[in-house]
Amino acid sequence: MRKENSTNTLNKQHLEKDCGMSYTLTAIGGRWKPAILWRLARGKMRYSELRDSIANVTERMLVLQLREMEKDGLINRIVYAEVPPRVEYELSAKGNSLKPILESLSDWGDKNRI
Amino acid sequence: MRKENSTNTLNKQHLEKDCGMSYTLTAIGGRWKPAILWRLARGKMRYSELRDSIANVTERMLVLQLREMEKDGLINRIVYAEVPPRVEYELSAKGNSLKPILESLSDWGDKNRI
DNA sequence: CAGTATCCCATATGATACTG
DNA sequence: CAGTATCATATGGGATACTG
Repeated sequence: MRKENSTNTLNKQHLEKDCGMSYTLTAIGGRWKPAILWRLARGKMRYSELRDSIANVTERMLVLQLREMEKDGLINRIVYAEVPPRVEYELSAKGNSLKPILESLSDWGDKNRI
Repeated sequence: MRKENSTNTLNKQHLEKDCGMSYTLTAIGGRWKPAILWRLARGKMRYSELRDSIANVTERMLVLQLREMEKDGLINRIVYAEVPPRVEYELSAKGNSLKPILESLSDWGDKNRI
């Protein structure tokens, strides 16, 4: 099934009609999204803090995944008009509503990985 | 970050050490795994029933995703020694323990998709 | 500091045909 | 019926260099 537009951002056309599971998994399931969400669930962070705390992530991928989650409304990007520039990321209200799910995903993983 | 082996089956090396979230998401996050899990959560199904109920899936992808979930211990594959052949798939105990999570993923998706 | 821009490759997925 | 095999393509992701 081909995607109808060029981005990975979510819209109705991407979804199987039978359930919202795929929607949620696409929203949080990118290569670096769990690492990002896990950190932001603990509080607001600067771009450089995210980059430095996530091992092996490239700036390219970090920005791509942040932009997708911003478009999907999971996180807020806050730009301060300062020199040098400062950008902070935080969970939005929508993102915050995911926290119990992130917890249960983490718990299940911790219990069931070999 | 390159994978150390050729399959997508889970092992310790695939995991970020900071959380089990990635483990769970890899286990259930394949292209067709949500559709499969959603159906098996409602009960045992034959291969052909899965194939016919999941729109647009190819046999190749269906089998690949089933095999991965079988390797990861989420589902059982039951082969009956009959002619014509009959194969049924069902959630394992481990797979069943995911059901509350699948539910919450689905609920969140239904509420938050546009 | 917080990003972009290119280039490149591995992997995931798809199309189609065939089979025990 | 329940798959395999083969080939082709799309996409995700990495390396590296550059910039407002």
